[in-house]
Amino acid sequence: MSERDPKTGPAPRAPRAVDVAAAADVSIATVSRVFNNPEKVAPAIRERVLATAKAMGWMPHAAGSALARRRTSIVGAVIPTLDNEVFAAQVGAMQKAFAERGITLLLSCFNYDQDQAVHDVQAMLARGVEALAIVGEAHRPDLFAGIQARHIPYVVTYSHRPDSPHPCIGFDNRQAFHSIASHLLDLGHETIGVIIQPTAGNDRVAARLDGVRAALAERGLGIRPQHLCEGEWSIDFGRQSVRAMLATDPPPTAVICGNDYLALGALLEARAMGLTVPQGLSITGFDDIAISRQLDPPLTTMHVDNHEIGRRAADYLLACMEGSRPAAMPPLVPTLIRRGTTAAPHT
Amino acid sequence: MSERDPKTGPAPRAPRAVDVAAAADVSIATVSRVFNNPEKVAPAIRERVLATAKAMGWMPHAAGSALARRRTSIVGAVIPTLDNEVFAAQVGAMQKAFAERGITLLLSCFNYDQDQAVHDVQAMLARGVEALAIVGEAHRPDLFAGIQARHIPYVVTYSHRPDSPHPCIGFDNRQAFHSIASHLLDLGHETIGVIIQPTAGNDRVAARLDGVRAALAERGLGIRPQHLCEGEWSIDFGRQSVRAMLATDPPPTAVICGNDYLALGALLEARAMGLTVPQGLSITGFDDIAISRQLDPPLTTMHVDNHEIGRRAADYLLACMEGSRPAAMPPLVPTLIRRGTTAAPHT
DNA sequence: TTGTATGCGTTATCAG
DNA sequence: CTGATAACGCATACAA
Repeated sequence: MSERDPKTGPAPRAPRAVDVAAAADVSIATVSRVFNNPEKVAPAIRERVLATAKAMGWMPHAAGSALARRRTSIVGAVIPTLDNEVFAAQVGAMQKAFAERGITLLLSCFNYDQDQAVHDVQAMLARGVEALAIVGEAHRPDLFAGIQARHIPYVVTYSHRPDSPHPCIGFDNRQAFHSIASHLLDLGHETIGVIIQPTAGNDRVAARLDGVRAALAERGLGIRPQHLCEGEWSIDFGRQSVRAMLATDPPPTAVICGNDYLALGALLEARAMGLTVPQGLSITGFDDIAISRQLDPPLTTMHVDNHEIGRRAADYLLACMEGSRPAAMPPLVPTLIRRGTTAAPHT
Repeated sequence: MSERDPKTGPAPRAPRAVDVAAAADVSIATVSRVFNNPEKVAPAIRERVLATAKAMGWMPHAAGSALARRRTSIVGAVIPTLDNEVFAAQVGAMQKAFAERGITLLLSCFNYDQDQAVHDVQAMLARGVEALAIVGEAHRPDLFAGIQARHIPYVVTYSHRPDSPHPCIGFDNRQAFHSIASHLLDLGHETIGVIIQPTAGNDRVAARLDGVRAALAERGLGIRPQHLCEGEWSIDFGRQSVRAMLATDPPPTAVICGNDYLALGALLEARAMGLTVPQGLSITGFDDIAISRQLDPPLTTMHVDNHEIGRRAADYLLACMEGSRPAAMPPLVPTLIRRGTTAAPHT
């Protein structure tokens, strides 16, 4: 038989506006109006169209709609990875804020690879994104050039250098780590170690290290090379770094970590080595992830509201999309949470 | 002046294929071919078109392309939340797998709200997604009905009931928790508590609880009502639940937790109350998140490869999209990681 | 190998 | 308030 079984037959063409129009005995224009300018169509007809559309399972197809409307209602988010809860939270908040306004979020993870980031942005532009949120500003210049050429609003998140050429929403990483270092210096520490994520191609991390260096320099101090460990952000790297540092002479009396995972590793290893924290070693983190307050002792760290960053980024872009030219947003200010892992050095 | 400043003028219309065609002195069809069937156009012309396209910053616009091609190259992922690293990892892996084949991922978080999930899926269908990955199968029937009506391939993740009507990629939650409970029973525990996420509208969690009940029933045991705490998955809920349970008489000698966060809270609180783990109380988790192995003592839990789930889901959908009808995939099998928080009950 | 012409599904303009 | 019709940007069958 050349005829297909009507039950399992080929996917019947999806219904189109014409089909609904025919079934409801109106013109295609009216169908469109019912979904876009309901108030412009007589209530009786409106209900009829709505009913038949529902019965046929029809909704305006986004591709056709985008073409005619010349708006895609899509925005893109470009982040390093979802494996870091910091970025996951930001994306989650953005997705929510956008969804409430009927706009859809396209996601892309460039995995800390600058070429990948450029590629991702290109793909998003081809998709017709109306706005773009991008983590960090350490990207290839053609990435931003491509965006600007299209006159699309964008925002850089997690960076907030005072003199950045980009609209950005985040905090001043340098300032934040300057604060952390100052906290330790105020407690009397003079030999301070740093365990930090890779700085290459990561402006945020580079700024953090710079902030520490600046704070130390102000008091005539510096980071000894053997007290600076740079590597992947993982609990294990935190552990091995602290072990290496404590084997030096003199060992640091405090360790500043680039994030809470590293600090967690440092704390666990220090205790495993028989040190008491904070008496034997002070430790600081950054991000204030969920477990940090539950540790023993609870971790001194800085709290960042990642959902807030996502919300603000979304609001900023939404405003731009509606034509307004929102003023530069003030930086968020991470707050230092002094908990149990910092104290004056044991002398 | 009515003329605009050429520098800051209105966004110049984005270039279209016709513009490139004119500039390269070829037809619009050739431009299209250069990007879709490069081998069908003479090398010299191909290069010329490519060059002018690049110079003009032109790429085929996805909306027009989708309309003509009748393919959007978009798939959707519908998850409860990105705040759970389990789902974040899954999405990250999916996004990567899809991006490698040039298809774009649309993300939506329904936040454990069934109505929201239905709404999200509708929106994705309107966007013309060619496939859909959905976490869990405890959804309103019209959610699946809507998908099936469009003959779109889909897959349910994190569930794997043997008799599910849906294609699914995940593990058997019931079986997994049956294993955990059996592990404790084998150690000699008879009074076992359970701290678990809300079961309402969450088939995966309900299956977990069911698995525990079944294992206990096989040995003529049951869960005492006062030893069952159901609530949000958080470290704090784990803490307060364990505290409440240990105040009962007789107290449980072991606690099964619905995930590692709950177990982490249970462990911290038990120790804070002066109990030694596992001698005074055995504790199990689920997921094997990063910190679990670092705890003191390290947590006995079950390991699930969330990236693998994402990859498999993507591969399955990709295969469907290419027309093949892949065989049902075997369930993943979470492995029990026996670490330091389980032992025979102290008698 | 290249060009012409048509269709994809919707919205918006403009008459009626 | 409603209907006819021209975009919208691209891909492809078909003709050259």
